[in-house]
Amino acid sequence: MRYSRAFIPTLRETPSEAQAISHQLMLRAGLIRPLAAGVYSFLPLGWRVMQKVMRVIREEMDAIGGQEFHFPALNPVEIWQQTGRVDTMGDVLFHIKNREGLLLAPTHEEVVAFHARQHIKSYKDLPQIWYQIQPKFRNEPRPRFGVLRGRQFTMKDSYSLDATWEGLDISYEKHAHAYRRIFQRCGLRFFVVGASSGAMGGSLSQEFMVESPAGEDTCAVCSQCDYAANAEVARSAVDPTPRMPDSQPLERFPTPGVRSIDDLVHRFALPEERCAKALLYIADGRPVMVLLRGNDELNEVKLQAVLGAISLRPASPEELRNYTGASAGSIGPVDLPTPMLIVADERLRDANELVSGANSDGYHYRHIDLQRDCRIDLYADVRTVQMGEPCPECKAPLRIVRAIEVGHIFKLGTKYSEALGAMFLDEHGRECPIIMGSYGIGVERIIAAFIEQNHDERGICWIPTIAPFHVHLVALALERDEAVRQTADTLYEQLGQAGIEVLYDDRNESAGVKFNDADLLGLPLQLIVGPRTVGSGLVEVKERRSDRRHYVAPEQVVETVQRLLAQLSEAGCEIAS
RNA sequence: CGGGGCGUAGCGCAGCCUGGCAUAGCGCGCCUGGUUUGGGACCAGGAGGUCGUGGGUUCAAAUCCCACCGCCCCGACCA
Repeated sequence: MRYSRAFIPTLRETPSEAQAISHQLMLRAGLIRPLAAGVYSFLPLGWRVMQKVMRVIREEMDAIGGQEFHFPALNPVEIWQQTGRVDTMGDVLFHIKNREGLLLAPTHEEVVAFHARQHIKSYKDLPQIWYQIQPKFRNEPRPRFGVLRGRQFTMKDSYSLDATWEGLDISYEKHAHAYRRIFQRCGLRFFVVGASSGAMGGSLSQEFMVESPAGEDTCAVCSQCDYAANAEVARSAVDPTPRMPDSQPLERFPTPGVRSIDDLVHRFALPEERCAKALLYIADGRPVMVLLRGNDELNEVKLQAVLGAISLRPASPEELRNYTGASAGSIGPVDLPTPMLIVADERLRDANELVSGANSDGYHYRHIDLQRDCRIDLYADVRTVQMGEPCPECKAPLRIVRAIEVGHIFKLGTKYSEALGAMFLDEHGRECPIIMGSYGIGVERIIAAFIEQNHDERGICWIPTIAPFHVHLVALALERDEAVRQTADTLYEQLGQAGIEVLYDDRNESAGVKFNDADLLGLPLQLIVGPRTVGSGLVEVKERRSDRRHYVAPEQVVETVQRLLAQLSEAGCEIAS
């Protein structure tokens, strides 16, 4: 491609709306342009990257026996009602206004189950892996960070259909393997975490995460072993609260003005680990008290999972007063005026000699014994893991990092097949629901995550696998130096014939402009042809990432470029693994 | 949805507080001509704007007021 004919609108300045580095660079390098909030056009350069990434995905999906489909984005509302997701997904679903009964699909479990119901009749038809790469529509309340969270985005979604749970395990493992290869080949440094299945339902799910400050997920990652988990499910080996040999008699004492555990600790010289913080939540309309140690933080996702609640929110100040008779800071598990479920964090299991609110403003109890003085309905891990806490596997300190979710794999089970009646006959002639898994990759997120991890102050640093072109041919002063023009034209021709994708900067621009654009676009190799080098019978090959430069005769360029691209491709895999 | 901010040329911004000085400026980019050319050149000339939209106040509105729309940020939410 000749740059002079190409539509590559680079920006010298960073657009003010862009916060994340990847967003800034995708705009500046002319990969994308915004069209509306959370909606982006891919320009030719960006679309080339998309296609390269999709090619990798197709190759790996095909390698595990996946068959590519193309499902419509327009879906009948009916099938979504049958699985209940019109309600559970709520506002996230885009509904069509001027045509009753259609919506824009945010994912395709329903459609897959629908077609499976039509044609999968026997265990002999199974297993199947169906996939597609297609736009998805989600009415995100707040799109963010460019293509990292958009209202329309491209997803590779695949669905496994199996006759047995063992079969599901195999399909799931195949996907885990394919995903590892995909992200590796795309040059991502990633880790895999156990995750919450959320409203998708199902038994097991794992997320493929790329560590980045632009990430919207928080993960606990072990600094030594390979333990990693989404904060929604992460554990740590923190000390439990030891039970004292004797429980002193329960004692109510005045604590005027105390609003927090810190107040208690400082004004009454109490050890933090003996303070029990009580929180009041409303789960599906009913009050639940949560007891945590000291300044431990509640993890609402964990609590919701433990309770199996559809909705969960903190109680309002009025509710707090109505249910406990006190305001925040003075509530506790002892002497609750309203009977309610009490959930205590595992860390407080059977503890005694605790201090907690007395459900009366300005008063607390001390010497609380959870076995003697109140009824704990449930002990569960509901706390948020903090930076530096010991790993549950190896006790090394955990790091808490932000991460971008680039892939998510779910063992769904029979939720969707049962709802839509996708049944088959097993070898005993029994009718059984198809066992499903679903597996997603955010294609744009791969690109954004890659840029987050592979850039410097000058621009992007692509690897050959997903670079929009392989080589940036920079010809300097070609308008007035015929030797340069001829050398560059010839090299462009030869490289093209060798199957190497070249972006040929044949513009009549100054050297500085060309170099800066080349570094911004970040193609893996730059081939610099200028009067200086051509005069001495050489051309310069520059590796973008390392800035390493090689000077070779024009006849050796094709071979040199091929060798360096191969090296860089391998290096890309090493970076990733 | 709650809180905050912004909307002036393709991009980045100033002007608004305290209305008139105004034919709405500046830098970058763009067009023409010339000089330049190994890290974002220089000179000269030029094009480009319903100041987000609608309403109101006023002799007079980019500027003050109201409503709406759009965008960004923090939070809530996020299969």
